[in-house]
Amino acid sequence: MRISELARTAGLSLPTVKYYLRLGLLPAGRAVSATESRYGDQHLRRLRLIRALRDVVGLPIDRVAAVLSAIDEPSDTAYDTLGRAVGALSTSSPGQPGDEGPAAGEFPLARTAIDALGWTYDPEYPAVGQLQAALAAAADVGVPMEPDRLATMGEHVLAMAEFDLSRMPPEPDAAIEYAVLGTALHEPVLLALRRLAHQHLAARS
Amino acid sequence: MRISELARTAGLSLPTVKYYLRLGLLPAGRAVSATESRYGDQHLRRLRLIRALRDVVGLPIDRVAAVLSAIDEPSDTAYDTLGRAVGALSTSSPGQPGDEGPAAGEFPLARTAIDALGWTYDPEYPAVGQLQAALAAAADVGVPMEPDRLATMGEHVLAMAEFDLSRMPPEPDAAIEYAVLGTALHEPVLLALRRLAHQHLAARS
DNA sequence: AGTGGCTGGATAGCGATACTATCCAACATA
DNA sequence: TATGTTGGATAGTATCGCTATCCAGCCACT
Repeated sequence: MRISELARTAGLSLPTVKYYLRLGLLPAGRAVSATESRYGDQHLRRLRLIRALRDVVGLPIDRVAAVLSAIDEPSDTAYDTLGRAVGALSTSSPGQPGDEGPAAGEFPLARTAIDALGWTYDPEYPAVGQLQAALAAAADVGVPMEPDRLATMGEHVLAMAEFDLSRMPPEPDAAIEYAVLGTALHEPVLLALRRLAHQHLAARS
Repeated sequence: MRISELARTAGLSLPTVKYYLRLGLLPAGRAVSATESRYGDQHLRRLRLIRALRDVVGLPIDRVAAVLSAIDEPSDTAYDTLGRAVGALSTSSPGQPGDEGPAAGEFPLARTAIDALGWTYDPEYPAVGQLQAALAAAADVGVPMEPDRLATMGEHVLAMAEFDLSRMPPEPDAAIEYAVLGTALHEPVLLALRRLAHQHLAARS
């Protein structure tokens, strides 16, 4: 498959595919001469992944690149790889001018919430910062997360997470990719379902 | 409160506040002379809301404007207002060149999923399109939503939605705002909790 | 009455993001 | 040999979300 066919099949313009190649999001094809390379199914899948992360999950290109490189080059430990990859998904950390915050203990709302749920509090994890920001914003604007609402949400989220974990493939490499893609691509599903559930309940009342 | 104090209190630059005024996101202050207006708490709250919708929920400015105007100018029926406001939150519908799709029956995956859950299928509702896109993307990329995963998610999401509904204020006006803000601002909380739950479970295994 | 600073209003510019367009010489294919 | 595509490079474009500048009016203070 030549590059123009790849682009056409993926529904992208040829310059766009070249752009992704240039950025390293898409690995180069198998060079067949100085002016021709061949691309395969893996490239097509890669393009679909890129577009899904961009269009459906809403990640900016550089975040997509970080996710892909985390998947491609596993770290020493699986835990570390996963942290790196999921960290790259963080949607809300442009960060203050300073640095990415090793300013631990700066997440009082998140800490309180996590303690109330009896979960593990680790300020290094980006989701803690996200939780803090989300809780603060909700409270600021007049729709705070009351303890019982938080408890309800926590209970159901934990149940869903247990399901996810039970489905994780046993092989470490596959598990990483599964975890990252599942984290990212099931989020829009979850949000859409929540809105539909609201709609469903509102309509029948 | 003058505009410069408003900007300082809200943590925004003065040109930014002027920009929001210009776009109509922030209502004009009470004019006190040709060159001075006064702003109150409502303006401060509005600015916080704008920033929360932008920074935490991640909406582009024009979507923020649509949400605010839906809240500000209720339609004839509350149902309609709510639909308009929540529709404005849709994160993934730049739409094809054609039009916004009255192409009903175009959401097979969503339809199957909603039928399996026994919920109400209404293709007019934007969340249906989102669900379709999300399911298609997940399947495309190799992490499909299997029926039992969908059933699990649906069950828990429905339980959370029931809690939300039980907490809705009785007065119609307040209910609209509550519903819109709750929909928007609790989403980031939900996502952060999901990631934390994964983290919590992964850490203890 | 004079001076400095802030105001509403308008317009222009800027930096980042995500492409898109153009050009080129080296080939491939017919 | 004619036509077309390729990899590679560079420059241009559109949009977004501000940001900067300018202006004349006006207020508060001296």
